[in-house]
Amino acid sequence: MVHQQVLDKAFAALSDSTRRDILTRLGSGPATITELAEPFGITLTGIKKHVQVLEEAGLVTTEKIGRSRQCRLGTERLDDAMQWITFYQRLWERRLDGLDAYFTLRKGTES
Amino acid sequence: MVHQQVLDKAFAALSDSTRRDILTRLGSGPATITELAEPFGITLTGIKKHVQVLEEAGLVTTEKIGRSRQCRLGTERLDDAMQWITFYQRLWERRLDGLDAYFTLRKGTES
DNA sequence: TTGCTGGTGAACCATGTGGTTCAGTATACG
DNA sequence: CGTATACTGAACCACATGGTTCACCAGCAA
Repeated sequence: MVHQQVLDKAFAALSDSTRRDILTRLGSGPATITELAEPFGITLTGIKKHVQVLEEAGLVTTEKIGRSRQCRLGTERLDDAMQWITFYQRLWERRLDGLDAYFTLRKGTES
Repeated sequence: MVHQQVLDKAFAALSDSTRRDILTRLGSGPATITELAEPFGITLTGIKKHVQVLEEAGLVTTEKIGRSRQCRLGTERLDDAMQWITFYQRLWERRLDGLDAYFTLRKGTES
Protein backbone atom coordinates (compact mmCIF):
# COMPACT_ATOMS: atom_id res chain seq x y z
CA MET A 1 0.00 0.00 0.00
CA VAL A 2 1.18 3.47 -0.88
CA HIS A 3 2.32 6.13 1.58
CA GLN A 4 -0.63 7.92 3.14
CA GLN A 5 0.69 11.41 2.44
CA VAL A 6 0.92 10.64 -1.27
CA LEU A 7 -2.73 9.59 -1.33
CA ASP A 8 -3.73 12.58 0.79
CA LYS A 9 -2.26 14.98 -1.75
CA ALA A 10 -3.46 13.10 -4.80
CA PHE A 11 -7.08 12.88 -3.64
CA ALA A 12 -7.04 16.43 -2.29
CA ALA A 13 -5.76 17.68 -5.64
CA LEU A 14 -8.52 15.80 -7.44
CA SER A 15 -11.23 17.16 -5.14
CA ASP A 16 -11.40 20.51 -6.95
CA SER A 17 -13.27 20.75 -10.24
CA THR A 18 -11.03 23.53 -11.55
CA ARG A 19 -8.03 21.29 -11.07
CA ARG A 20 -9.78 18.34 -12.71
CA ASP A 21 -10.58 20.62 -15.64
CA ILE A 22 -6.92 21.62 -15.84
CA LEU A 23 -5.95 17.96 -16.03
CA THR A 24 -8.52 17.36 -18.75
CA ARG A 25 -7.23 20.36 -20.64
CA LEU A 26 -3.66 19.09 -20.37
CA GLY A 27 -4.92 15.82 -21.77
CA SER A 28 -4.98 17.43 -25.22
CA GLY A 29 -1.36 18.54 -24.93
CA PRO A 30 0.93 20.76 -22.83
CA ALA A 31 -0.08 24.34 -22.06
CA THR A 32 1.29 27.46 -20.40
CA ILE A 33 -0.15 29.10 -17.30
CA THR A 34 -1.88 31.82 -19.33
CA GLU A 35 -3.34 29.28 -21.71
CA LEU A 36 -4.68 27.32 -18.76
CA ALA A 37 -6.09 30.45 -17.15
CA GLU A 38 -8.23 31.55 -20.12
CA PRO A 39 -11.20 29.14 -19.86
CA PHE A 40 -11.69 29.89 -16.15
CA GLY A 41 -12.56 33.33 -14.88
CA ILE A 42 -9.69 33.46 -12.42
CA THR A 43 -6.34 35.23 -12.24
CA LEU A 44 -2.94 33.94 -13.34
CA THR A 45 -1.89 33.78 -9.72
CA GLY A 46 -4.91 31.64 -8.95
CA ILE A 47 -4.12 29.17 -11.73
CA LYS A 48 -0.49 29.10 -10.74
CA LYS A 49 -1.51 27.98 -7.26
CA HIS A 50 -3.70 25.22 -8.68
CA VAL A 51 -0.88 24.01 -10.91
CA GLN A 52 1.42 24.01 -7.93
CA VAL A 53 -0.99 21.82 -5.97
CA LEU A 54 -1.22 19.44 -8.91
CA GLU A 55 2.55 19.39 -9.24
CA GLU A 56 3.10 18.66 -5.54
CA ALA A 57 0.57 15.85 -5.88
CA GLY A 58 2.65 14.46 -8.76
CA LEU A 59 -0.22 14.82 -11.22
CA VAL A 60 1.49 17.34 -13.50
CA THR A 61 5.08 18.31 -14.23
CA THR A 62 6.15 21.79 -15.31
CA GLU A 63 9.18 23.28 -16.97
CA LYS A 64 10.11 26.93 -17.35
CA ILE A 65 10.81 27.75 -20.99
CA GLY A 66 11.82 31.33 -21.69
CA ARG A 67 9.39 33.52 -19.82
CA SER A 68 6.53 31.02 -19.90
CA ARG A 69 6.00 27.75 -18.07
CA GLN A 70 5.00 24.58 -19.90
CA CYS A 71 2.71 22.29 -17.92
CA ARG A 72 2.06 18.69 -18.88
CA LEU A 73 0.52 15.61 -17.35
CA GLY A 74 2.16 13.34 -14.82
CA THR A 75 0.54 10.04 -14.03
CA GLU A 76 2.23 7.98 -11.30
CA ARG A 77 0.20 9.43 -8.45
CA LEU A 78 -3.03 8.85 -10.29
CA ASP A 79 -2.12 5.19 -10.51
CA ASP A 80 -1.67 5.24 -6.73
CA ALA A 81 -5.15 6.67 -6.27
CA MET A 82 -6.62 4.14 -8.67
CA GLN A 83 -4.83 1.35 -6.84
CA TRP A 84 -6.32 2.39 -3.50
CA ILE A 85 -9.82 2.65 -4.89
CA THR A 86 -9.48 -0.78 -6.47
CA PHE A 87 -8.27 -2.22 -3.18
CA TYR A 88 -11.20 -0.66 -1.39
CA GLN A 89 -13.66 -2.00 -3.93
CA ARG A 90 -12.31 -5.51 -3.37
CA LEU A 91 -12.95 -5.02 0.35
CA TRP A 92 -16.51 -4.13 -0.41
CA GLU A 93 -17.09 -7.06 -2.71
CA ARG A 94 -15.49 -9.51 -0.32
CA ARG A 95 -17.73 -8.19 2.43
CA LEU A 96 -20.79 -8.88 0.31
CA ASP A 97 -19.67 -12.44 -0.33
CA GLY A 98 -18.96 -13.02 3.36
CA LEU A 99 -20.86 -13.54 6.57
CA ASP A 100 -23.26 -10.65 6.33
CA ALA A 101 -24.56 -11.38 2.87
CA TYR A 102 -27.96 -10.73 4.37
CA PHE A 103 -27.33 -7.07 3.76
CA THR A 104 -27.70 -7.73 0.05
CA LEU A 105 -31.14 -9.13 0.74
CA ARG A 106 -32.06 -6.15 2.90
CA LYS A 107 -30.88 -3.80 0.20
CA GLY A 108 -33.27 -5.49 -2.21
CA THR A 109 -36.25 -5.02 0.09
CA GLU A 110 -35.64 -1.45 1.21
CA SER A 111 -38.09 1.16 -0.04
CA MET B 1 -19.67 12.29 -16.88
CA VAL B 2 -20.76 12.59 -13.29
CA HIS B 3 -21.84 15.79 -11.53
CA GLN B 4 -18.84 17.82 -10.42
CA GLN B 5 -20.11 18.29 -6.85
CA VAL B 6 -20.38 14.54 -6.39
CA LEU B 7 -16.75 14.09 -7.40
CA ASP B 8 -15.68 17.04 -5.28
CA LYS B 9 -17.15 15.45 -2.18
CA ALA B 10 -15.99 11.93 -2.98
CA PHE B 11 -12.37 12.90 -3.59
CA ALA B 12 -12.34 15.33 -0.67
CA ALA B 13 -13.64 12.58 1.61
CA LEU B 14 -10.93 10.22 0.37
CA SER B 15 -8.18 12.80 0.90
CA ASP B 16 -7.97 12.16 4.65
CA SER B 17 -6.15 9.09 5.91
CA THR B 18 -8.35 8.78 8.98
CA ARG B 19 -11.39 8.56 6.73
CA ARG B 20 -9.69 6.04 4.45
CA ASP B 21 -8.90 3.98 7.55
CA ILE B 22 -12.53 4.17 8.59
CA LEU B 23 -13.56 2.82 5.20
CA THR B 24 -11.03 0.01 5.49
CA ARG B 25 -12.31 -0.78 8.95
CA LEU B 26 -15.89 -0.87 7.68
CA GLY B 27 -14.68 -3.29 5.03
CA SER B 28 -14.64 -6.02 7.66
CA GLY B 29 -18.23 -5.34 8.68
CA PRO B 30 -20.48 -2.60 10.10
CA ALA B 31 -19.44 -0.73 13.24
CA THR B 32 -20.75 1.87 15.65
CA ILE B 33 -19.26 5.31 16.22
CA THR B 34 -17.51 4.21 19.44
CA GLU B 35 -16.11 1.11 17.77
CA LEU B 36 -14.76 3.25 14.96
CA ALA B 37 -13.28 5.76 17.40
CA GLU B 38 -11.19 3.27 19.39
CA PRO B 39 -8.24 2.68 17.01
CA PHE B 40 -7.69 6.42 16.50
CA GLY B 41 -6.80 8.70 19.37
CA ILE B 42 -9.63 11.13 18.69
CA THR B 43 -12.95 11.92 20.32
CA LEU B 44 -16.36 10.52 19.48
CA THR B 45 -17.37 13.93 18.17
CA GLY B 46 -14.36 13.92 15.87
CA ILE B 47 -15.23 10.50 14.44
CA LYS B 48 -18.84 11.50 14.08
CA LYS B 49 -17.79 14.40 11.89
CA HIS B 50 -15.65 12.14 9.71
CA VAL B 51 -18.50 9.68 9.33
CA GLN B 52 -20.78 12.56 8.39
CA VAL B 53 -18.35 13.66 5.67
CA LEU B 54 -18.20 10.10 4.35
CA GLU B 55 -21.96 9.84 4.44
CA GLU B 56 -22.48 13.11 2.56
CA ALA B 57 -20.00 11.83 0.00
CA GLY B 58 -22.13 8.72 -0.37
CA LEU B 59 -19.28 6.45 0.73
CA VAL B 60 -20.99 5.13 3.85
CA THR B 61 -24.57 4.80 5.03
CA THR B 62 -25.61 4.94 8.66
CA GLU B 63 -28.64 3.90 10.61
CA LYS B 64 -29.56 4.73 14.18
CA ILE B 65 -30.28 1.58 16.14
CA GLY B 66 -31.24 2.09 19.75
CA ARG B 67 -28.76 4.50 21.24
CA SER B 68 -25.94 3.58 18.88
CA ARG B 69 -25.43 4.28 15.18
CA GLN B 70 -24.50 1.50 12.80
CA CYS B 71 -22.20 2.57 9.97
CA ARG B 72 -21.60 0.48 6.90
CA LEU B 73 -20.08 0.92 3.46
CA GLY B 74 -21.73 2.59 0.53
CA THR B 75 -20.16 2.23 -2.87
CA GLU B 76 -21.83 4.19 -5.65
CA ARG B 77 -19.74 7.33 -5.24
CA LEU B 78 -16.54 5.36 -5.23
CA ASP B 79 -17.52 3.99 -8.61
CA ASP B 80 -17.91 7.58 -9.78
CA ALA B 81 -14.41 8.44 -8.62
CA MET B 82 -13.02 5.32 -10.25
CA GLN B 83 -14.81 6.19 -13.45
CA TRP B 84 -13.29 9.66 -13.57
CA ILE B 85 -9.79 8.39 -12.91
CA THR B 86 -10.17 5.80 -15.64
CA PHE B 87 -11.38 8.47 -18.05
CA TYR B 88 -8.39 10.62 -17.16
CA GLN B 89 -5.99 7.74 -17.65
CA ARG B 90 -7.37 7.18 -21.12
CA LEU B 91 -6.69 10.87 -21.84
CA TRP B 92 -3.11 10.36 -20.78
CA GLU B 93 -2.61 7.23 -22.85
CA ARG B 94 -4.17 8.78 -25.92
CA ARG B 95 -1.84 11.73 -25.55
CA LEU B 96 1.15 9.45 -25.50
CA ASP B 97 0.01 7.74 -28.68
CA GLY B 98 -0.59 11.08 -30.36
CA LEU B 99 1.41 13.91 -31.87
CA ASP B 100 3.78 14.55 -29.01
CA ALA B 101 5.05 11.04 -28.54
CA TYR B 102 8.45 12.65 -28.39
CA PHE B 103 7.77 13.32 -24.75
CA THR B 104 8.12 9.60 -24.11
CA LEU B 105 11.58 9.75 -25.64
CA ARG B 106 12.47 12.79 -23.52
CA LYS B 107 11.24 11.06 -20.39
CA GLY B 108 13.65 8.23 -21.12
CA THR B 109 16.62 10.59 -21.45
CA GLU B 110 15.93 12.83 -18.46
CA SER B 111 18.40 12.61 -15.58
C1' DT C 1 17.14 51.40 -23.99
C1' DT C 2 12.46 51.19 -23.54
C1' DG C 3 8.65 48.87 -22.93
C1' DC C 4 5.26 45.00 -23.19
C1' DT C 5 4.29 40.22 -21.73
C1' DG C 6 4.24 36.01 -18.80
C1' DG C 7 4.97 34.63 -14.58
C1' DT C 8 6.04 35.12 -9.37
C1' DG C 9 5.81 36.21 -4.50
C1' DA C 10 3.92 38.50 -0.56
C1' DA C 11 0.09 39.96 1.84
C1' DC C 12 -4.47 39.80 2.63
C1' DC C 13 -9.38 37.93 3.11
C1' DA C 14 -13.35 34.80 3.69
C1' DT C 15 -14.47 30.32 4.26
C1' DG C 16 -13.66 25.43 5.20
C1' DT C 17 -11.51 21.69 7.94
C1' DG C 18 -9.95 18.75 11.73
C1' DG C 19 -9.91 18.80 16.02
C1' DT C 20 -11.36 19.99 20.87
C1' DT C 21 -14.61 20.75 25.19
C1' DC C 22 -18.84 20.89 27.40
C1' DA C 23 -23.49 20.61 27.98
C1' DG C 24 -27.30 18.18 26.50
C1' DT C 25 -30.68 14.14 24.89
C1' DA C 26 -32.19 9.54 24.37
C1' DT C 27 -31.97 4.76 25.31
C1' DA C 28 -30.80 0.67 28.10
C1' DC C 29 -30.34 -1.40 32.63
C1' DG C 30 -31.20 -2.43 37.47
C1' DC D 1 -37.43 5.50 39.53
C1' DG D 2 -32.23 6.64 38.93
C1' DT D 3 -28.01 6.11 36.54
C1' DA D 4 -24.71 4.83 33.15
C1' DT D 5 -23.96 4.72 28.03
C1' DA D 6 -23.83 6.39 23.19
C1' DC D 7 -24.34 9.83 20.66
C1' DT D 8 -25.33 14.77 19.30
C1' DG D 9 -24.89 19.89 18.87
C1' DA D 10 -22.95 24.28 19.72
C1' DA D 11 -19.06 26.93 20.32
C1' DC D 12 -14.50 27.47 19.87
C1' DC D 13 -9.56 27.09 17.99
C1' DA D 14 -5.55 26.84 14.75
C1' DC D 15 -4.52 26.18 10.35
C1' DA D 16 -5.37 25.15 5.27
C1' DT D 17 -7.58 26.62 0.96
C1' DG D 18 -9.21 29.32 -2.96
C1' DG D 19 -9.25 33.40 -4.29
C1' DT D 20 -7.80 38.36 -4.77
C1' DT D 21 -4.49 42.69 -5.46
C1' DC D 22 -0.17 44.77 -6.06
C1' DA D 23 4.64 45.07 -6.81
C1' DC D 24 8.11 43.02 -9.04
C1' DC D 25 11.36 40.32 -12.16
C1' DA D 26 12.84 38.07 -16.53
C1' DG D 27 12.57 37.76 -21.57
C1' DC D 28 11.52 39.25 -25.97
C1' DA D 29 10.73 43.01 -29.41
C1' DA D 30 11.26 47.56 -31.36
